[in-house]
Amino acid sequence: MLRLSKKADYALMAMKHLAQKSGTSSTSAREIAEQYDIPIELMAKVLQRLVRIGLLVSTQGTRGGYTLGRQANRISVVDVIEAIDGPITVTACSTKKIDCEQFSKCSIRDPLWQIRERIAAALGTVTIAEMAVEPVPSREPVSRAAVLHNART
Amino acid sequence: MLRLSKKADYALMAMKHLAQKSGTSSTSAREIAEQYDIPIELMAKVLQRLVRIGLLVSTQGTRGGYTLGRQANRISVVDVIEAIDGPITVTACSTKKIDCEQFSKCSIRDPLWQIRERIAAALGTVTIAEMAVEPVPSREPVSRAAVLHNART
DNA sequence: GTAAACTACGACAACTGCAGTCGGATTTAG
DNA sequence: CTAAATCCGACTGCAGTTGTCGTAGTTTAC
Repeated sequence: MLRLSKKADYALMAMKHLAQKSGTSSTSAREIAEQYDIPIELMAKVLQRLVRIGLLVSTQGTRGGYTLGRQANRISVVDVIEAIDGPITVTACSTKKIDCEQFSKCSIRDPLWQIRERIAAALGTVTIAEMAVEPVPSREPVSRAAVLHNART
Repeated sequence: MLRLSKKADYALMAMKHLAQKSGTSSTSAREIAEQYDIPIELMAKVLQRLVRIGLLVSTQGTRGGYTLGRQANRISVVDVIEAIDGPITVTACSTKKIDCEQFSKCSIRDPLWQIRERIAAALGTVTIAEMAVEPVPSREPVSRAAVLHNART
């Protein structure tokens, strides 16, 4: 396990997409959703949550859409994940130090808490900007990257 | 999210417990289960899986039970988690490099793969032995630790 | 040699949370 | 005013996890 939800996946895709389009006018939920085969209304819901947290800025109305709320290099992966899925918790009972009183016998809270910190730190050091950089096709032959190019101009 | 399953929790508790009791004769599933309020049969199932992987050794019969399969400092947290929940996968489609062909549009596989590696590395550096060390009450006042002491003699 | 205590295993029921859908309200450009 | 967007909450269906049960096999104690 240790898997993140699809919504979080979608959120990361959208953030990366918007990061690569920064500078352009805002992008609609529909446009992003269609490009990645995501149900439009689900994509919209995800984006709205990102707005509420402040990671995105929305403009309503006909030509509306979404834009990054701050610079891509100031948004970390953990920001996005926690915006969607809530704070990262390795165990069921951990958000607060005073978790399940019943499980005072738990005995592994402290070690797991440390682990949580390490994971959060790992996620915190990766920014959306880094994700948005096209991976220089150093190892892979160019073929795959070329196919994926969606330069629609 | 990014939460690990309860079975994995139980497994870690059991491993820690056994690590602290290493040297003693084997410990039964019932004994561990009762101490942590875990359903006995579920605990047994978890322990059996750990045996199959080789992290534990079992002895059958009346005075039977479980013992660590190797030294506690040679068992990492990631070993235990993967024994129970299978390989750590941050995304739904990631185990193989060739994941969902349909999602060739995914665009975040590579970044997430790197993140997965980091998480796995973080979990790999923590051993059961480290978890089993009683946390020296350096910061916390002794009170809490004292309460939790279950020296039943 | 029989009963008790334990591991071993698989199949099944119950529950929980996520994924996705629907309906409706609000805003804005043309 | 209409079309195209964002916004928001509530609802359903599905899937995976949790937990239970029954049964078989093994070792020890008496």
